[in-house]
Amino acid sequence: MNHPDHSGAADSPNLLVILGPTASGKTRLAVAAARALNGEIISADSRQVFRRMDIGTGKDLEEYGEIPYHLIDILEPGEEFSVFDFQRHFTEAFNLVTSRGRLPVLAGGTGLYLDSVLRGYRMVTAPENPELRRELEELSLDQLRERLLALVPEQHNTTDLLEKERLVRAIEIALHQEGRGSAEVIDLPELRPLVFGIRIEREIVRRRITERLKSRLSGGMIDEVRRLLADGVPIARLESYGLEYRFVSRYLSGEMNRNDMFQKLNSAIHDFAKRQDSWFRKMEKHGVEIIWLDASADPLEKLLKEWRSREA
RNA sequence: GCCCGGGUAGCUCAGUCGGUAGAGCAGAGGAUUGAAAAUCCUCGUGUCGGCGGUUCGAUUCCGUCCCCGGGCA
Repeated sequence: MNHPDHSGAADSPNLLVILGPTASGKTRLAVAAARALNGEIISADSRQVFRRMDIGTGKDLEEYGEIPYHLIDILEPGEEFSVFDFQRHFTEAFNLVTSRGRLPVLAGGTGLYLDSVLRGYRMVTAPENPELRRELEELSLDQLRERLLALVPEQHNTTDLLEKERLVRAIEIALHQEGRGSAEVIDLPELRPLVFGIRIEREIVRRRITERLKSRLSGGMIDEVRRLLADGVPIARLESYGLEYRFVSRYLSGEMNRNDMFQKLNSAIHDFAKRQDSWFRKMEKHGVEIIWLDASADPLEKLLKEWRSREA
């Protein structure tokens, strides 16, 4: 087999992206595509970065076989990770894979992460500033809001204004950005992405989510959460990982019974799938071209055909 | 067969002392730039079981029929 070298070629794509809602078969498709195109997978999933969070995040590591993957199992549960870290890690992985003459395959369902790379968010490094934090500690929510809005008049992150911790961090970043030039912006590689989205009927996703949840619950997911708690991951942290980790830990703490946990978690995942679709539509509205593949009609075949037609 | 309950939104039910109705859940859409599977916002017309009657007006009162519970024979 004669594998093409993906590092060069002036205008053929240098990044294959596969996105889709949860339970749409992203991993399977990404692995098959990577195998066919001499690729390595870079995950865009905000929770699969954590070790020992396997069942709840649906890592399915056994599906990868010999295909190398990146950005999975890189942190301990409870460690900090954000879009900023994602961009950095993505850039590193992209450069590494490319330098090996292989094709980076970005696959995942975290809309913010995908968007940050595909639309090139400019993110500045901003270390913690203990002095500033001490000062801000004294202020009320309203005062913090006022302070942030003065720094960033067209507040981009509308979800940052409700919590003290987020407000403080946002002010820290804004001040830091003000102080320095653009020298510390993450240097995203030059991307020529070809983006595929898996399209699947909502009702079918819902059914698949429910089935999958049942088998995860009986397949050790509850023990997985129990172990994380026993390892000292704070319950507030599990709460922030959402869905499986949130609802199962509430169940374990006696806050809800098993049936409520199942029902509520199930619909929360259904809702999540919907929000993922919102992200993808938004990306399209903002100019990201997505080629949609019908999940039930051999998506790999169409993907490869499209890919090869654009290779120089 | 008789006696009691019920029959209202996809589901569970509330309500209208007669002026055509509203919650929860489910569902849909949106926002989203340092925790993002997080966080936040918006969206409720349905022969009120069928048919008659009373009434200016019935989902509401009356009659009758049908269906679902439960009880008695």
